[in-house]
Amino acid sequence: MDSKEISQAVIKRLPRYHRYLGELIEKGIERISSNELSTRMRVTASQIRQDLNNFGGFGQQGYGYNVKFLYSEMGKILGLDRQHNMIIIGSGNLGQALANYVAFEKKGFIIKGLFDINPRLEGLSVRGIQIMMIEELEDFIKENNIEIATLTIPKDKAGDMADMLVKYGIKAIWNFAHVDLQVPDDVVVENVHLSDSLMTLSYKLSCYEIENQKKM
Amino acid sequence: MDSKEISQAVIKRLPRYHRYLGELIEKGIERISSNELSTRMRVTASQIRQDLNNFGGFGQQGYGYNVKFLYSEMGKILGLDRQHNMIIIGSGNLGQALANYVAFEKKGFIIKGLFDINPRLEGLSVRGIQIMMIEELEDFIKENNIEIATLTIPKDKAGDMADMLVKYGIKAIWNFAHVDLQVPDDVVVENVHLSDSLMTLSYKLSCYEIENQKKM
DNA sequence: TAGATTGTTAATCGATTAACAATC
DNA sequence: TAGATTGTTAATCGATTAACAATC
Repeated sequence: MDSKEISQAVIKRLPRYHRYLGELIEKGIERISSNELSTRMRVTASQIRQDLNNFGGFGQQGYGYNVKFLYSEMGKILGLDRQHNMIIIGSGNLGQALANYVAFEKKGFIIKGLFDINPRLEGLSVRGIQIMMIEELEDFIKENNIEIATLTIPKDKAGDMADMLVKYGIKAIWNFAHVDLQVPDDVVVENVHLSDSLMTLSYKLSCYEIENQKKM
Repeated sequence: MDSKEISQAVIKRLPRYHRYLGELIEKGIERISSNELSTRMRVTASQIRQDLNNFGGFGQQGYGYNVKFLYSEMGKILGLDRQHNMIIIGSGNLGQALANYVAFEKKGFIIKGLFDINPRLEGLSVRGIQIMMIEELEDFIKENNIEIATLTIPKDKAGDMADMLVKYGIKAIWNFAHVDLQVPDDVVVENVHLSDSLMTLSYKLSCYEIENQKKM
């Protein structure tokens, strides 16, 4: 479990397993084989078994996997068995939209505060979460045991803000700004580059249009 | 260019190339070698050359790549050389946040309309874009030549909505709902699963914490 | 026990990196 | 021309799939 490095490809698949297992629980399904799950998820059974066995043997020969148990184990692997305190830097439309999204809270990601540089937003609150000024950031992080900072600010300010957050002890940055952040090795970054995603969609769309032109 | 399939891994890297090239233009840099670009982007020069050569020979031996030319070619590949008409289904916080985001417009993605089922939103508008009811959807798609539909609705409604959109002729779905959509082969889907992204971050964070515990 | 299905090793496939001839 | 750097082939590396012995 600790000797071999888990590949990025596997890591990216973990939340999807967790989601499907959650849906199985909702449907009242108690056990599942890798084969049955592979049909539902449209991946190979082999891949499922390989992926899971990176973390341990959760199944039982001749039986399959106990859905609730596997769900809970996957949750532990993903760190959902404990609370993560978050802040959102940038209280514009996107920042407020994320603050309003209660599904994160259910998974243990608690949004403790919103921050902005715009003084007109000071004192306002979103779903009971106060918008504060950047000056209060350092104290707030330390006093509230904040682990994760969400960056929903313009790209030209994201680099400096990331440096500041690292200095204040933040260990994880969920980055919505359209730049690649440079942070020390012990700080993790997960990017959500919406423009990139939209361009990828556009690329795929263009491919199909070219194909269709050929057929005509 | 049309015989070999482009791998998913390459496709996902294209927007990043485009972004870096745009930044080079802003900095006034006119030519760049794969080697210099590889240093900036922290990937291998070999990968850059391989990736680009999937689409054609954009460089020149002994010279490198002309930044403006390559940027423009990458834009064409990504379909940014023409306008894409979009709608947003689900005018809650996230839908409105996306509607307010002007960077998409600059890349040719024009948000033509917002939709919702909540009658209290009817007639409201975001950045001059009207919120309409689902009943108007079919006509609107056809009359406004809509290609892309953005789904920012709850997951339990996303499947049915995707079916409806396909029926109305939508060819691309940008899916923010936390489900995997089943669509015909000629419809492309790009998922933005925010919860998955956050869980991935949480996983990476947990890994580091376990490492640090070991050192103590 | 017999049947089912895992965990795991081996084989295959694909993606990345290295090397170098082509060429500007 | 000499130097630089691409485009492209070959080598390596890693990820996925297949196969099957272990075992419930």
